[in-house]
Amino acid sequence: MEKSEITIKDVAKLAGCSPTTVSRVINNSDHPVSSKTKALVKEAIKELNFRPNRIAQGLKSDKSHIIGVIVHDICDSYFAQMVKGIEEFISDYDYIINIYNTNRGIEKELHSVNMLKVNRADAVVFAGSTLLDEEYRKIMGEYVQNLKKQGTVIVGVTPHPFEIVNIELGNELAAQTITDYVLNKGHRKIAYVAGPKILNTSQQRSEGFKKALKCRGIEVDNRLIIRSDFSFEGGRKAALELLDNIDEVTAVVAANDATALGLMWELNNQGIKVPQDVSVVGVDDLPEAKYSYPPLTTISLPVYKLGKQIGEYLINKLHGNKIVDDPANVQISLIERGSVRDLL
Amino acid sequence: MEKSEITIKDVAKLAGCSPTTVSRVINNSDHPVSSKTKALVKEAIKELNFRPNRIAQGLKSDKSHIIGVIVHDICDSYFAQMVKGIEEFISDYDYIINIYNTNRGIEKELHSVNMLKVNRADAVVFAGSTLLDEEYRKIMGEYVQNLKKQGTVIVGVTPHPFEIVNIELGNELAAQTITDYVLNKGHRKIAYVAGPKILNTSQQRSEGFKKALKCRGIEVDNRLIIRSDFSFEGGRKAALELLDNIDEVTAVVAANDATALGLMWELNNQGIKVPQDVSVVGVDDLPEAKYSYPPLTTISLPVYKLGKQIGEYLINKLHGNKIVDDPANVQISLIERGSVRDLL
DNA sequence: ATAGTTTAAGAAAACGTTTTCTGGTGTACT
DNA sequence: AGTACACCAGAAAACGTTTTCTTAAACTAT
Repeated sequence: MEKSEITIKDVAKLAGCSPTTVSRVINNSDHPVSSKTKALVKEAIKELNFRPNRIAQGLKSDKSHIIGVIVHDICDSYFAQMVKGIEEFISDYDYIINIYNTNRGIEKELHSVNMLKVNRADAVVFAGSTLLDEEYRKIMGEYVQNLKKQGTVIVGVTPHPFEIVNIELGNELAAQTITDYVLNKGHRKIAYVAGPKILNTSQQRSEGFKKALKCRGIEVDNRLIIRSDFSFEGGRKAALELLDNIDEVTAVVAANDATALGLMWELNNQGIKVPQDVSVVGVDDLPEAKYSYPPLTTISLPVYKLGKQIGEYLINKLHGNKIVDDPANVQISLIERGSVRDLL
Repeated sequence: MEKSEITIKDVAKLAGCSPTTVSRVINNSDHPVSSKTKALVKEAIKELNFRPNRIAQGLKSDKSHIIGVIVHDICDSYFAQMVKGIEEFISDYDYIINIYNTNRGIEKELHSVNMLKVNRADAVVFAGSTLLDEEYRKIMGEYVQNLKKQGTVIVGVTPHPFEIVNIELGNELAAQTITDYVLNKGHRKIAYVAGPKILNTSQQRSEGFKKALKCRGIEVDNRLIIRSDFSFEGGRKAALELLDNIDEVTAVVAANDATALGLMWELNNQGIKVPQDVSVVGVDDLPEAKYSYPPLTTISLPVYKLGKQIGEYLINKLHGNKIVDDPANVQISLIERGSVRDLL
């Protein structure tokens, strides 16, 4: 009883025709099939509740209908939203999502790409990828070339050293914009809590912060730049480190919302009022951001929408549509809430 | 140049042996291969950087190495953590995770199961599933039977009407435990903010709340039960609804943390202090829960760990290990923070 | 009526593996 | 010397599809 799957042959037998014909009906190929047999076949398919075996189909076509998505951490709502967006779009076209949670581990990233190759993924999205390690770059670059040669469609969300279609999420612009906003409110002594050094995203945001200051001719005070790790806990620790210089600082720009939230929590815990004593902003617009005390002023990177766009792009490419625009860069927007004091 | 993938034949040619032998080396089959040829083959594999085509392998073995996970919303950290746990475990065994985001939509759930069948998933995890709809149950039941017949390993996290291995997450117990805790602090007039009617989880938690009261001989006051939807926004609305009766209530049990967080936010917004004026508790122990004001007292359902357990169970089953325990029910624990006032 | 075209259908090869079957060589035991 | 058996290796079939190639019948146009 183990092996009793219904195949195209069973359908053929029931419909009184050849497997060839059944296949033609299934894929409504341009090879003509009389409407009578077509009806018979459809009847038989329904009768037997037959579904073609994707694996067998894949072997012939060398297509798996798998779209791989590599993320740092699926629990991070940034990635979760993106994955959701992609999944919702591509599932309408009967593709399936295969996610890899790397925890920013280089080992795991390499393993993921390997798996994607072995499983003949039709497309791969590098939603989050650790790029600044030299050796990693080299190996990964080869792997990616390999995938490309195989015909895999590839998209990256943050800039990559390898040549793939890339979506600029506007990380630098985001940080610059939020910093500019703080400057516009009259703040001049501004601290910055950076993300981990190894991430590209992190570097870009740091750049954005510095750029904003430089545009105003304000020089960057390295004492006020704290290295952190994009996490809530990291934000708390950063707040403690900041305590020494807190009197001279009127605002803190955090590299992301998680950090900003941790920062605010600890400041509050230390009896320092936000925004009365010090203003705090972040970048990301996490779902939690609007529920903090005070609600966090931040930058929205609409990643869910971006996910949908990526999905659309992939489907177009995979269906062989010739005229396909690269996915548009997503528009960021400032979300003004209550964590910044107006000094003017 | 399109089709230039390296196959087992290329390896055979380079190693000077037959594809058969190469296959035997790859799968280190029990059929003996001389150590000399074995070495040659391994050499050739490395040389050509060959990886066997999973699709072709799958066709023979009728195994896809795909583990499907059906979730309501991947952005919900409950599901994200579970998926993460599963992924981390199974990826060590070269299985891949295929997620379906249903948004609690029946259509999408059915579609997901169909896709899982078509793609010959080796295992399916019903992490979240909409169960209380009659018609749905019937159709889904058939689909599930179908999958089982196909040899798919199936696990469900909340109770299902179909016969599958099931993990009891202790929803009822969780709600009962947290309610009991509140009672132990001397509270007697306790409101409850329930989840959506259609979800099993929701029903179970409501049961737990009522049970706790009944055990003390306290009768349930239906005016103090508010139907909500498991969301932060829902919690806010519930707070507003509660405003009329707020004076007679000393504590509110929310069916989940998201609701509790929303509740606290709005109460705070209305000038009602937690826990001084009213105590609030939730269930889930979301990452955010420890960062709210005040930090939320809640019940931890260790879903990440559960994910790992599920992964382990699946791997055991898929590897054909005979003596496999059903995945153990996960132990809940009370997380005591600062959102409950001690009335004694 | 004949050649050409359209319509329809199936047989067989192919996709890249694994597995079964067959066979050949050497070693050990009567 | 002959039989048994372990060891090693390859040819060929199989998995469930799609695609190419072939054939046949039925029209159409001369």
